[in-house]
Amino acid sequence: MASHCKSKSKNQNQSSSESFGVIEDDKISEIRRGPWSVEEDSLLIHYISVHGEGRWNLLAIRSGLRRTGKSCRLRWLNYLKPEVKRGNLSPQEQLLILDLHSRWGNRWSKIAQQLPGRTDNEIKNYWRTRVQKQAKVLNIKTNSPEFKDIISRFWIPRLFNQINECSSSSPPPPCPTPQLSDSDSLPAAGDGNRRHFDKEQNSTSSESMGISQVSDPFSDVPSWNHGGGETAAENFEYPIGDSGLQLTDGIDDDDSFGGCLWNFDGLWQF
DNA sequence: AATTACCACAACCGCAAAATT
DNA sequence: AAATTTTGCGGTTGTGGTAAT
Repeated sequence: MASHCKSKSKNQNQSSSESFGVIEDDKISEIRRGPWSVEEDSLLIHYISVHGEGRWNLLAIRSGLRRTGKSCRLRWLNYLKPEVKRGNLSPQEQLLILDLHSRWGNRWSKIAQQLPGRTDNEIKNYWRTRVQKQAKVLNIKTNSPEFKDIISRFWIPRLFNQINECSSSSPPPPCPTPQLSDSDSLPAAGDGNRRHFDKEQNSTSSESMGISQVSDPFSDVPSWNHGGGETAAENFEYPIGDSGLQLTDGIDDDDSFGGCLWNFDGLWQF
């Protein structure tokens, strides 16, 4: 399981360098930080298999792990938990992220709830490394109307094409559809759940791009579905039909964003 | 072959809400 | 009801891998 961590091979079993957390032998009881070792993973998995999740601080103490409860919780939820999917995000999942982010902003955990097996951390990383990177290249803000327009004009159709190519070659198995309840609409402004939420939402978009004159800005965007739908796409199907996306089902569009910012209708015309 | 720059992602941090005492 | 502890969230950072030079 831990071997999935592509970048941890050097650190995973290190005992001599221990550049994180444990400093010296006589301070062996200090809190460890940094990458988790295989032994730590095993310890955590075993403890949870016996005692279950929760009471993370207690878990941290009783399990023998020299980690904080927070660290244990994060390791379990983002990596060790059996339901956690690994691998690249499928086009369907990317579409869903793009759409849900347009509705909910940086509410990663909320978005993650709609992508079974995906964690808020993973989605957040996707947004930062992929989406925000493109915005940076284009020198516009991700929350600007210009960028959203570019997404809907270029990026989303591209994902649709990928989905179509995959489904034409091998039809996807039946999968759950994201269930969005009435309570999924954004809470009223000032709701405590939206703590840092508005940081990125004040779109100024002082930079104006001539959208109509823009050539495909994502021509250099790689296909991130390296697995060809062999990972998440197998278990998750974005609701697609002749009528286009159906994500609005059950969603109260009367949220603080004024509803979905991207008009998915007519995407097939592209 | 060595060095540098960039990328992706795991993990940490601070803060606030929720739960418990 | 107040204080304390636990949990959860979003932002940020650190690190290893890899492509480019």
